[in-house]
Amino acid sequence: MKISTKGRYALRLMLDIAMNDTGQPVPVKDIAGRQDISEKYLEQIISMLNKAQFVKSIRGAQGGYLLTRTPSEYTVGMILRLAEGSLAPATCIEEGESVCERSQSCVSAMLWRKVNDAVNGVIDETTLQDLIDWQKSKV
Amino acid sequence: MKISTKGRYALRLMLDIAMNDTGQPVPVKDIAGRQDISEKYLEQIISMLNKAQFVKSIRGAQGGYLLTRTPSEYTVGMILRLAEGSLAPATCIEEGESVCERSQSCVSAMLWRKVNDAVNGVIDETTLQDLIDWQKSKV
DNA sequence: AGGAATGTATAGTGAAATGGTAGGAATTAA
DNA sequence: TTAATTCCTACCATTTCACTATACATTCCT
Repeated sequence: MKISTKGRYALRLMLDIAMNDTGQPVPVKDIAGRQDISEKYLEQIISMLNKAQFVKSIRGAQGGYLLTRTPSEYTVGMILRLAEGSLAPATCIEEGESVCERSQSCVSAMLWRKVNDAVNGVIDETTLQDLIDWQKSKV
Repeated sequence: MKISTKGRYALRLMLDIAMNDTGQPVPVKDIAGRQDISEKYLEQIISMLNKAQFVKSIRGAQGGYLLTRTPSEYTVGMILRLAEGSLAPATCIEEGESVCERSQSCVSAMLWRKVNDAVNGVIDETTLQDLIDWQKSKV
């Protein structure tokens, strides 16, 4: 039931860019330094966020990345699902999946749906801006 | 974020024994047949449940397994945690783990705690008996 | 007594996912 | 032109997953 580093790093990455936004592009190197994550690995993760247009890139010297939207427009769920794929606890309740023919009457599936709803309730209601606010109220 | 077959099978197994309880021990073979799961793999899983005394075994011919308690005394959380270990979405919020020194002020950790609470809210409040009741009201 | 039906224990295995590293080409500001 | 940066692809070691296999121990039934 773990969220992998890919998802967790993607979230920290987005949060880092959001909190270090000065209008100038934020280079991966800086993020890697602050977050203590391998630069090369972060490159792969941010390239995914770039392709999904969650960030935009500025190439060349003095380049880096910027968010494409305001922090309140990203839910945590959007970011995690992009990095991790579906977060459903079992494949049988995933959209489009109907491998299990007894899915409708299956009480296990009922349980997984409840778990899924509970998780979504948190991650789809929490935005990057919320994380920023939490952070600020902590210091 | 998936729950592995080990956890899912453990749950189906317990539910199967509970629903096929006639007072006589239920053999693994029967469960494997009904649930369409490899007998050998189920053996490994049930042996874990046996060691934890969630079931008791009767050896030899006419042997099998029986629950040690009534279905309402098992929460889904107990079973899943035994099979899967911790269900926390990140290791940094697990009991006893404090690898991450900034854990207290870390907003990611705050988020993982909320997700964790949401999941626990479901699995620790649902018992085997609830699953049986759901099943019965479905047919 | 003997054999079939069961549980017990441990080791092996192929495929996939995880969590990275490495190298270098392309682009651009200074 | 050079240094800083993104972009792209390949590679790799380790772990986890989901079983399979093998051998053995125990007990019931006839």
